[in-house]
Formats: sequence, structure tokens, C-alpha cells
Amino acid sequence: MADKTMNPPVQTVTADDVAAEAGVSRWTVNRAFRQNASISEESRKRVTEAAEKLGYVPDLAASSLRSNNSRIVSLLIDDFANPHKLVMLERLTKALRKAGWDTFLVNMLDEDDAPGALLSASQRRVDAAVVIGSRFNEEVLETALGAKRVRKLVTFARMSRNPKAVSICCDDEAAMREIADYVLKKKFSRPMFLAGPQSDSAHLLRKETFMAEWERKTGNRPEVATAGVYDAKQSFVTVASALSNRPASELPDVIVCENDALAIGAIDAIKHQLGLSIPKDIAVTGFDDIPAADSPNYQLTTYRQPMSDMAESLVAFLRDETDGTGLNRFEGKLIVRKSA
Amino acid sequence: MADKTMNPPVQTVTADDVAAEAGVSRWTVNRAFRQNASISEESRKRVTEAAEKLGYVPDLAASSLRSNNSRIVSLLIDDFANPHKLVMLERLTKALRKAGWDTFLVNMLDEDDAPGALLSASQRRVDAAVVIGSRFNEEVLETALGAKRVRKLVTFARMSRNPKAVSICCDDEAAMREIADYVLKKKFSRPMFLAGPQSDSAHLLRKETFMAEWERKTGNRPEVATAGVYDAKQSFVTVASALSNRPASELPDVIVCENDALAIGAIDAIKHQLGLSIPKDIAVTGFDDIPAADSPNYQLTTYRQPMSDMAESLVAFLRDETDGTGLNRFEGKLIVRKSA
DNA sequence: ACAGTTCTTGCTCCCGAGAGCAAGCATATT
DNA sequence: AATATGCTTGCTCTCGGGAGCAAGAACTGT
Repeated sequence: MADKTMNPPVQTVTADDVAAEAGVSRWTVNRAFRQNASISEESRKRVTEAAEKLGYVPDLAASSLRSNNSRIVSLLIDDFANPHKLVMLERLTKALRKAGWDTFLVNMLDEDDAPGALLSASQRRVDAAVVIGSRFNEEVLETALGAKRVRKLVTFARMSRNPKAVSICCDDEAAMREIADYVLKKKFSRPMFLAGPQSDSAHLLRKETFMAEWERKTGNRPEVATAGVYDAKQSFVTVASALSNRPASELPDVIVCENDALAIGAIDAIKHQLGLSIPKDIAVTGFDDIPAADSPNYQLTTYRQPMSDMAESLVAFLRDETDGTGLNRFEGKLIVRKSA
Repeated sequence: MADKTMNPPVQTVTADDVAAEAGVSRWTVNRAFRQNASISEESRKRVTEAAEKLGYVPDLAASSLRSNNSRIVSLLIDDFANPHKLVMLERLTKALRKAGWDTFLVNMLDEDDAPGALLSASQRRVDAAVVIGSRFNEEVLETALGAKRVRKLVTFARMSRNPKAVSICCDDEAAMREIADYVLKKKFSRPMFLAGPQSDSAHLLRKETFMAEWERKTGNRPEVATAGVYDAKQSFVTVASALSNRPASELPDVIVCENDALAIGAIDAIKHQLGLSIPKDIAVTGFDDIPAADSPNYQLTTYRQPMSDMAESLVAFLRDETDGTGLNRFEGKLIVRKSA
């Protein structure tokens, strides 16, 4: 029995072994495992069989060293409180794996170590760094680009104004206008916008769009409340303290939330803290369509982004099938449930 | 402006450049970036400054090629519906990064491609494959071990009977007994156990423990319901169909769930489908203490595993500071809320 | 049958670091 | 002063596969 305290011996089957077994040269073996390599069907078959027999697989670390191409993507996340992240991780890892990329998950929650996390990405020569965060500011993006070995920088499900980054996201402005129109159509008249952390200018987009659209159509500027984190608990506190002790006549009749995590906390606060009912007293809308949005407890009217299409676009961008322009105009879908 | 459709030029600063700048040999430069390397303080300082000036960082792909040690861990997940996974990912990536490991996130949801996913891990020579799944069966584990380049196999937050795998988890039996005792102490007498997928024998542990403990103390064997997936929606359906149209006298007075994801669905079903109240008509317990368990909507009595300690143990195991025995006896904590 | 073309195959050199040895040098010992 | 000891430093060879070239094999057309 191997002693677990030592690094167990690792497979030493190398292309040379397979070459000997198959009676060809090492380079033919390598070629058999490469797409578009110049090799005859017969050789490939011989090599494949020998490889199978010996249990050989090419070493990707060695490959990426010479070919300068790691087939690794780093996903940078700074927010683990939002269940929507799990959905994105699932879609992205699936699409990437299918296309032959492996995925690093990089935790950027610890703000102090953001440079360290980026550094490690850079040391691995990842083909792309994909930011799936909420609080990332343009400064962090600059740092990421400063890591010279990161070839492509992508912000996923989020718009960046950085000209060097490619944004893959839905058209937030169109989406928010659709929500505003829906709320108007349902005859709500006293909306409150519940925003997330305001640290990043790019993230003000949803808020500003809603505010502008509402003002354009009604002449009034909605009230705004701000939660410091994209987190249901934080949102609960924010909404509870904003609306407690307020006469019913001054309460909003709908709360438009920047995303579902905030909306869920808002619903909890309205129901359990204020003792009001949804949507009769106060309606709520979200953004993302997380799994809990469909729960009978929440029945959240929200906006669903075309996650799988977006993941496919990332793959296309990695494959250089697109230069990345126009990937920030995906069209999502308003999901109407009972909350508004 | 670089054309984004081409792989942008990548940093070419190598140890040789730094060596020239600092006036030392390449090997001294490499040593400056290695722990425990034989190098004088002065040399290290000179090298560090030169490296900073040129923007040099060591290439980990090259390093792992020769040193046979990747500093990469693969996390294998086959269940993205459970928010608890997000918590684990956060803890694990944080602890691993701090200790110098990067983390692959491998999506094993697609059962057909499990071998493919494992293969990729093997091609990267990961230092360990960490299984954080629910439906992984012993067969998958064997395949993982068959990938000869995977050095260590760990099942995290879950017990495996495979002698070659190391399990880092809390003492499920003790935990389940504690829950059983609590339920008994609260004078519940007609429990139902809500189990997840039964495909994996190792996962029957929680159920069997509860059943055995209850039978030992009361002489009765509780009713069991089974959800095919660890998913609130699935659980909702299971509970709704199991308890609808049942006379009140035959309803359970408490549902003990294998985890929180199931418990949340059970609560939704009890409240919204059966129109009963919690805990008065039916109480509910969970396992994991996911964020939503603390929501005012659920107020779930559950069991919290010492996630951070467990993550630290994984690091210790990777560092060969422990051989992995005894890491399957972590002690968690019963979190009492209003649901039971 | 022969020159020209295309496809396969093998080869040399290379990617960027690390293991391990030997030489260089400073300090400690007698 | 002479030898022993230990720390630094540089060097050769190596990890496992890839780029790109050149030689050989196979096929084409006349």
C-alpha cells in the first residue's frame, strides 16, 4: 500500500513508450493526439491502440509550454453570496470543457489578495481571464491587463467600459427599459429602486437606465435605496430600515431590484418585517432568474439572461471566431410571476 | 491597438532576462523565487528588484513540468442546484489559494462526460482531485484513481468507503444521532426521513443512521420519502405528492431531511401546497446550514459543518502534514431555529 | 517511365524552469 | 597555516511535447 504522505508515483507512460509499442516515432504519436496534424489514418489508429493499451495521455503542461497556449481559462469571482453565480459556473464550465478548455476558479473575495490571485493566473498563461464579479472596478481590470501573460480579458454578464476588455452580457439598458415599461403598464406609480454596491461606475448602468426611463415617461424621479453587498440578508436590512415606521401612504408600491439576490431579501423584509403582502401592498421585480425566484415563496418577476448562448459566445471568442464586438447586446427575457 | 482576433503577444520576460539585468546566473534568479532555496539575502534582493523592474514572474507550467508537481487541485462537482456548493467553493478556493494552490472547477453534471472531465484532470497532473459531489458513486471514484496521474483522491464533505480515497467530512453518524435526539427531545413522534438520490451506497449513511437511532430509541421505523435530485424543486414535488390527500392523522409531525436543499423544498411544499404551518403542523430539519436556512421564510433548524477547518485540513493533507486518517470525524454544530 | 506535386514521417532545436552535482568562497576548527 | 565545514553559485542534463524543416513515400499527369 502506498504511503499517502509521499507524492505517489505518477504515470510515466510517455509518447516515447507509445512510439516503441506502435513502431513509429515519437512525433507521430504526438501528432495522433493533435487536431489537424498531418498523419495518416492508419498511423493514427495504430498509435491510438498502443496508447490505449499503455494508458497514455498527452501531458498538457508540456504541450502548453512549447505551444504557448494553455487551454485554461480563469474565472474570477468576488461574490459567493449570489446563487446566480452557481448557475453561471455551471454553464461556463460545461461549455468550456466541451470545447477543450479547463477552468480555474479564482476567489477574489479577499480584496487584499486580488493582485495575488491575478498573479497566479498570469503565471499559468491562461488564455483568458473572465471576470464574473460585482464589485470589480476598472482598477482591478487594469491590474488584470497589466499581468502581461493574460491574453484576453472578458467581463461576463456585466458591462465594462474598459476598451481592452470584451464584455459578454445582455443589453442591460434594453432589459431595464423593458422592466420599467412593464412596471408602468401594471399601473405602479411609486417605484423604489434597490441598488447594490455603488463602488463601480459600470454597475450604475441598470439603476441609471431605470431612473432615466421612468423620469422620461412620468416626469418623476424614483426613490433609491442602496445595499452594500449583493446579498439577501443585507438587502433585508436595507429595505427593513428604509421602510419601517413609514406611513402606508408614503410606501413605494413596487421595488425594482438590481438583481434577484436583492429582491429576495426585499421580499423577506416586506413580508416578515413590515407584515405586508406581495404584490398587493408592494410588488417586487428582480434580475437574473435564479432558481429561488421560481419558489412558491417568492414567485419573482424577473429578467432572464441567455446564459447558455453567452457561454457559447465566450467559447467562440476564445477560438478567435469573433473579435468580441457586439457580444454585449444579448437579448434576455422578462419572466413574469406573481411578485409584480 | 492589438487585434483581438489573434492571440496577443505574451510576455517574453524570462529568467534569463532578469539574470542579465541583475548580473547573476539564471539559476540564481529561479532560486530567488523558490522557497527553501539556497540563496543569499543579497542575491535574492537584487533579483527581486530586477524582476520587478522587468515585470517577471516564474512560469508555473514550466516549473511543474520538471518538478512533477503542479500546485493545482481539481474540484469535481456534479450538483449545481445546491447553494451549499457555493459556500464550499468559496472556502476551498480561499484556503487553497492562500496555500499556493490553484483550483480547477470540473463540471461532472453531464454523466456521459465524466471520464472526459477526469481525463483532463489527469492530463494536467493535478496534485489532488477533490470530489464535492452527491451522486458520485464508487465507480466514478475508481475511474478517477485509474487516471494514473491523479496523485491524491479526496472526498470532501462526504464519506467514501473507497480505501484509496481520503474523506474529509464531519462525523455524519454522530451528527445524525444528534438530530435524532433533538427531534425526540422535542417530543415528535411520527418522523419522515426525506432522502436524496439513492444511487450511492455511501450516501445512505445519514438515512441509515437516523433510521437506526430512531428505531433503537422508540422501536418504530420512520417513513421514508426519496427525491431523485438534491434540488428544492424536486423535493417540493416529492413531498407534495407523498403527503397530499392524506388525512391529518396520518401526516408526519416532523420531516428530517438529508440536506437543506431538500428541506427548503419540503417547507415550500408544506406551506404552499398543503397549506399547513411550520413547525406547528409539521416541523422540518435540514443539514448544511446554507444561507437561505437563516431567511425569515425558512428559519431552518439544521446542522452546520466546520467548513473552514475542513478546508484547512485539505491543505494540510496536500502538504503531506497528515496522511489523511481521522479527517472524517469533524464535529459540527446543531443550529436550532424555528422550523423544528 | 519520369518530373512534379502532395502527403507522411522523422529530425533538430526549443519552450522555461528544476534536480543534482561540483566549483568557489567564507568562516570555523585545531 | 592547514584542513574541515557550510553556504552560494553556476553548470549540465532533463521534464514532455511542439514548430518547422527536410527526407522519403505515394500519387499525378504526360
